[in-house]
Amino acid sequence: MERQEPCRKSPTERPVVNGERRAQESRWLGWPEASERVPAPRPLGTVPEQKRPATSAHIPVPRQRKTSDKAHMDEVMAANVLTSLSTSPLVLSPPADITSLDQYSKMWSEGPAALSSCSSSGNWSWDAPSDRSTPSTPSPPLPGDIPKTLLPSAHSDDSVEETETAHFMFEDHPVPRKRKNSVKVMFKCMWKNCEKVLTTSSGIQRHVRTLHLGRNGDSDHSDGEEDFYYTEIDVNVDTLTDGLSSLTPTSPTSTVPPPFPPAEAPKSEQTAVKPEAQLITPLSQSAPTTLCHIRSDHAYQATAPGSIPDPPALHPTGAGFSVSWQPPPVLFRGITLYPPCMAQIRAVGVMEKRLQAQHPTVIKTLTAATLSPKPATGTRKPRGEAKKCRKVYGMENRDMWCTACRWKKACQRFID
DNA sequence: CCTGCCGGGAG
DNA sequence: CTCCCGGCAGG
Ligand SMILES: [Zn+2]
Repeated sequence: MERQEPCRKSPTERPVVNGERRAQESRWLGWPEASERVPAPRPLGTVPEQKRPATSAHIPVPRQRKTSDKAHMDEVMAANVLTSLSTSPLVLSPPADITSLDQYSKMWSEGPAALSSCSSSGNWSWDAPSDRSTPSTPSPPLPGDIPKTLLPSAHSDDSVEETETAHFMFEDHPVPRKRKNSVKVMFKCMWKNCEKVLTTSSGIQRHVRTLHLGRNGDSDHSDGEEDFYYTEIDVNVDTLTDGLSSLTPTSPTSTVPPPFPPAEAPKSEQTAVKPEAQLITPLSQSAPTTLCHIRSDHAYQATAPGSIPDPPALHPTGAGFSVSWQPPPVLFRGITLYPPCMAQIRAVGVMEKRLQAQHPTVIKTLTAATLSPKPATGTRKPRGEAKKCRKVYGMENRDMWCTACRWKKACQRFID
């Protein structure tokens, strides 16, 4: 936990930097040109475990354990994966292709955050201090069978059934399957305003495929994308009450997976994330969404926002999944936020600035009312309030600071 | 202690 | 220019 060490003494020498690791990062921040940064291999006396992510090399692609026997299978799967990825506008772990959000390169680590922020599937439950062992993982959901690879124990083989195994990933879906004699498994379409409920997965798949995805019906070939638009529900034969309950696993907010235009517009992924029927809070909703398109801070900063924390790389101890990182909460505008919310923080910051540019008064008042009731306190240097990048992101995320902050100049992101 | 950042300096 | 840091003022 201690990275601050007084082991820097030679200005001309290789700046050992106060133990702050900082090294190869910056790349993931999507720096346009400054690609030659990446100082030499710093001695680095302290590498507090979870420091830098190993960066780069991490592809946002399903980590397939490769324990399978048939290499061929893998190929097929891979192909399948790629296909569905490129086809599907799902923001879930986009194939490192984004333009302005290059920082997505590190998706794997910020996966959950990214998911909750940019994809409108709002699974904000992640921010909650709650510690439920969420399956959250940037790994892109895949058509039917893939899950087998991802599933913890993976039932050796259930290919006998239809592909509805797909729901693996969603919170708690043990895939009941008529165990209770009074419960019947149904499949409900989750498309925006569609409430279709069918009894078979194939049925619902066809429904989704034809009515929502605009694909040609007949071909029983499902590319798996449908799986994201329907869910299983246990219909209690006696009371037939729930349905909804099973749709809203954890958060009372959003339920719909990924809303977006049908088959069309394959490219403008998050560029087209329309607010639509999201029930998320104004902040969480607007922030990340906007964040996705907003460009740069300004002045010093030339980097595009859109990335989030990036806590520590793979925890040395943790398994392969990035579920655990529980960085220290940050204080923003007097509110305690938990890491995944950094997107919000940043977004808010950016937005504030934009606002300030257009409606100085508005934000002025807003800010004033919120945190700085009195601008002048008698002394010369008002000592700007409002936490700056350093405080907000913390030393370990120094690369997320605005450039000014990194240079120990007046922060350009969180102005007072 | 810690934070924000001015002023100065290196490449 | 870009990038960094000493060091100081204000908490
Ligand atoms: Zn800043």
